[in-house]
Amino acid sequence: MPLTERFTTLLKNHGLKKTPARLRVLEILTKSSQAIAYSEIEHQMKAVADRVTLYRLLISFEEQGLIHKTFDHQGTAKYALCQANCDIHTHHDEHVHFNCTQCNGTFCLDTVILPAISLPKGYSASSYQFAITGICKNCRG
Amino acid sequence: MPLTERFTTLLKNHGLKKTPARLRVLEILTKSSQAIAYSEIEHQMKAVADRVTLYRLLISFEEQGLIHKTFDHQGTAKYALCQANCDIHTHHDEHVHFNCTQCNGTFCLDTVILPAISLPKGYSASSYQFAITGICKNCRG
DNA sequence: GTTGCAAATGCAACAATATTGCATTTACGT
DNA sequence: ACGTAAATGCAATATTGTTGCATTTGCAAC
Ligand SMILES: [Mn+2]
Ligand SMILES: [Mn+2]
Ligand SMILES: [Zn+2]
Ligand SMILES: [Zn+2]
Repeated sequence: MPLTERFTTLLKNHGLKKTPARLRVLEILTKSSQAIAYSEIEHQMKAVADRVTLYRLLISFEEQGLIHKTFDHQGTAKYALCQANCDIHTHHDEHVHFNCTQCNGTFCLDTVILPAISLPKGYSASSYQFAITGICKNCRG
Repeated sequence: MPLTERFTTLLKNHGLKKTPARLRVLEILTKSSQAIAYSEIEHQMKAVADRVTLYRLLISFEEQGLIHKTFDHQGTAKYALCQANCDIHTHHDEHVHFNCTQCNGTFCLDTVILPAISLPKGYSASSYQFAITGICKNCRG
């Protein structure tokens, strides 16, 4: 299935209107092998949309389960497409994120298995975020 | 040992000069049961120091291993005293952080045991950040 | 206790990130 | 083709964090 067609159904399935800005963001995120920062997305947008539109679009995408957001070791927000079938109610893509201190890249590690954690009494968990900081495979000599 | 005296040795041991702003920050962090945000520290400082001084002071403290920094579920930086004997070279206090979605509190959970994680080939880890999001013990009905 | 100097601070300016209100435009079901 | 809710653009504002530089201060050596 061609990309544009996939994006069209994706947007429709999540109750979002098809607009040039949204298609462009989906394209950018699809072609990226990493989670990417707002500034990088804006850069690649090449003025397809206003900054505010981009922010609001990312919020919608996250709310509707098209993308997820993670903060890297420096606190920078990074966005990536959801792999699983996430929707407005639940994100199903809890996975490890790897942050490289050399290239500042953020990778979604879907293959790593998250071990169970037992919390102290009184706390109730709704989601987990596991991040690992180090050197990524691209940056190794 | 009285607080001020403890702070004095703490600063000296880490090669930092004793100043009113630094003593105040140590006091604020000592008295807090949670990791707290820059804005909260600034608020409690009551104009003991300039904003820039506070930022620079926090950077020094972190570099020298007096405090550690974590990002909550909203990406807000939160600071807390190091429990272990951390220094300029290594932080020894890798523990789970709990972020409450109701009060926005961030708790250092020193008792929770971090399970081992095996990474895919090519990645090498230097540190881990495990955060749990949910409802804290104070916010439960 | 005086001195010297690196460290720490204050102030101004700047940069990045993010949000809000409101008028205008657009997508899309009918 | 039309009507309307959703999406966008623009201006203004807020928060967070950084940088350069002049001044002050802590503290070790004398
Ligand atoms: Mn991810
Ligand atoms: Mn902590
Ligand atoms: Zn890398
Ligand atoms: Zn709470």
